[in-house]
Amino acid sequence: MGRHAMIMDAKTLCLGVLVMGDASGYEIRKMFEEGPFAHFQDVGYGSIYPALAKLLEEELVAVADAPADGHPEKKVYAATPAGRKAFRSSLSRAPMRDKIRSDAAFLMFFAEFLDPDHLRAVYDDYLSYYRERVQIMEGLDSDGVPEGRLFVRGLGLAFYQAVVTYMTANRDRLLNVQPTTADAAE
Amino acid sequence: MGRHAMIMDAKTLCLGVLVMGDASGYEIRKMFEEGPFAHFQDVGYGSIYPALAKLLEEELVAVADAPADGHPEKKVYAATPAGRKAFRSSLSRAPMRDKIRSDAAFLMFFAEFLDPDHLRAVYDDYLSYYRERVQIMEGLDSDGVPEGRLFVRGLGLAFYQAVVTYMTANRDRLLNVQPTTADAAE
DNA sequence: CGCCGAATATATCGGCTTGATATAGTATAA
DNA sequence: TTATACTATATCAAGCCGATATATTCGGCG
Repeated sequence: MGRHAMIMDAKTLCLGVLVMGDASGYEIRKMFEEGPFAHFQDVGYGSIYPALAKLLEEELVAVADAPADGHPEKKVYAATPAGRKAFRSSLSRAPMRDKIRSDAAFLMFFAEFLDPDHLRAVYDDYLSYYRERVQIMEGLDSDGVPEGRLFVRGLGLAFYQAVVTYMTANRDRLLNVQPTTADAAE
Repeated sequence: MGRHAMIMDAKTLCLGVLVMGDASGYEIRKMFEEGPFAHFQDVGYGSIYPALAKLLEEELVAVADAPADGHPEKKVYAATPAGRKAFRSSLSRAPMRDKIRSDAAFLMFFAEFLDPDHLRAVYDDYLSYYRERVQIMEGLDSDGVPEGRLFVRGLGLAFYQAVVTYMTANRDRLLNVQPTTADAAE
């Protein structure tokens, strides 16, 4: 069994999108910014364009210039049979552990060090962001969406809901902390 | 009010640890690997040692060689008053949005592309990892721990529990997907 | 009709992080 | 004694991230 972490690099993430359908670099970015991957992956243009160039070199994708309806010239990429095969084999390894980076949590960890107004502002912004996520996800349509994608979407929603529930229930616990009045040695 | 994302770089993360108490590079790493930050932040040696060197240069931290009980020579760092001030001002800005990177979710998203045995193995490993996290966190002692830290710990636990609950409830939904028998054009 | 801001679209770059690796002494236990 | 694990510092190539540059088109407003 394929032990040890598969590395989900930009190339693999782009291939994954292209296996589902042809797309341009810009459209790939949208998939990670607002699309189905937005909850658990991210790639920026700084990774996408070099990745597509490398994939092209290795003949795992092909390009076609699309003149089409207005807009600047658009390059539509498509996975080749070799690309699909490479993607499948990428998925056959064991995935890395999840990685969560929450600067807001780091900040709230040091609640006692913060100006109470700032803490409240951070808290309110954080909670309303997750509330919004929940609303958006609950409004999504499920018709014709494959089970794998629905499962992952549901997992994302469960996470967002858990954050909203916990944050709402424990608001006072956080916002009522007594700030340590500056540093003794200052 | 300090709009716009604070950048939680390695320097700030190290300073945060040192504000709570003196530590060596190795001990700082432990804080992010198994300690109180493990659920929502990560920094490796490759970031810590250069960060400490830069902080030393800027006189935000000070070093002292500790000979002590056996072991290789150990350098214990401490935050200076300027360092504490710099850390507080770092926290006064608005934090970046949370970033979640789940390669396992990406893999499960493509459930239909996977060998069912591999999918089950990934699922089982993923669930048991989170179950273990829950158990560890539920066993932690809360005596004398400041509210900010307890709040963040509880948030982490709520997240882990939500994952376990959802994964357990939706096991069949994921594992019963019909794999698309290879690619048509192969 | 002209103007502005938002969206579409590709691309690059410096700075930083990531994961792996090197080195080495000590403790533990088979 | 030998191997495994832990303590401890440090570096490096590869790759990623956020910001920025550039250019065209669409939609709305006065």
